[in-house]
Amino acid sequence: MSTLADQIESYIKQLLSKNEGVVEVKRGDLASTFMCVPSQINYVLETRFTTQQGYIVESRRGGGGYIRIVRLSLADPQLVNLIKGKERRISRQNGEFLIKRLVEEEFLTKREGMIILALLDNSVLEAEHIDAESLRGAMLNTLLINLLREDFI
Amino acid sequence: MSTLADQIESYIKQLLSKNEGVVEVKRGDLASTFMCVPSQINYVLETRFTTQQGYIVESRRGGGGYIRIVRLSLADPQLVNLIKGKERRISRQNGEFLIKRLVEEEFLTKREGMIILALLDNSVLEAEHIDAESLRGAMLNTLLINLLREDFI
DNA sequence: TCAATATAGGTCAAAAATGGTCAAAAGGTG
DNA sequence: CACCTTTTGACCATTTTTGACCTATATTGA
Repeated sequence: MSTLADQIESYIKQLLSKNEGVVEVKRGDLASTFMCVPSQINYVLETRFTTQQGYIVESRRGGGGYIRIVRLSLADPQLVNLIKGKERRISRQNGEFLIKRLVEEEFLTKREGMIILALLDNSVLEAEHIDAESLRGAMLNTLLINLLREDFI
Repeated sequence: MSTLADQIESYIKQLLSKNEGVVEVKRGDLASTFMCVPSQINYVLETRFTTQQGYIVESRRGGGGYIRIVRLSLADPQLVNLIKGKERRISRQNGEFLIKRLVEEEFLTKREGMIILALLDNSVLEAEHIDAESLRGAMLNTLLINLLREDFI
């Protein structure tokens, strides 16, 4: 029950785990492995390995070309800023990306992630004349500050 | 006599029983099974699987799309009553009481409680032009309903 | 050296695969 | 008949898959 894109995504994430967060592949090889067109690989990278999701993708064309995918470490204090962007505002999708990532990195349990998403994702946030993105940004900001406190259990 | 809608309803409920309260189907497949138009499925979901009736329905479009129906667990009358009794609008203090209570009753861990409070107590909620109490009430409502999901880990 | 060729990866838009919405038509019921 | 529920279908939105065409880099051989 998962699309090809999902399979490729988890394959890459598996490789990342095995290789301390850095993976270098040939687009063509990967496409062959999954018996798909090469541009499918780009689709996966564009939808699942964006900066907002905490990854850096670099590549080179020509002979000896490659695609390198780097998972930013959460220890890298830049990550949260990267995901949040310079803005204080945060879209629903980016909020979701951030929480999912924190779960993947085991900063939050799956349950905690679900709880946070339930609170943030509320369509009520979208309703009325409130600036949902600012609110979400502020809430996540407070949450992160709290989570990072030494004494936060 | 039972309408087509009734038959689809009981079919889904049967699946839910067989699958511990979670079912994922393709709308098109289900429609084929019952030889009806796909929108008939939506009709059934809208009239028989609402939150009020104890279900959550999630879906995704596009390739690999699906409809997921999750049954809420009404097994715990204490939690159910808490939800029923909850006010629509919730003050900051009452929100705090509610969360503390849920922690004491062990519906939530202490950490989960702290996370929720960090999100709810945020002074941003009190910003102008926002009906903080309604927002808090709505957020808590969504949270509590999610706590009832049978697939809530 | 340098042009030709081979070997990569990139872009973009169309097609395919799903599900959603809404209103009209059809069917029941008091 | 008046009213409510169910059934249908035309049209819309989202996500994934595919392919034709484009660009960049390395290698080769005059």
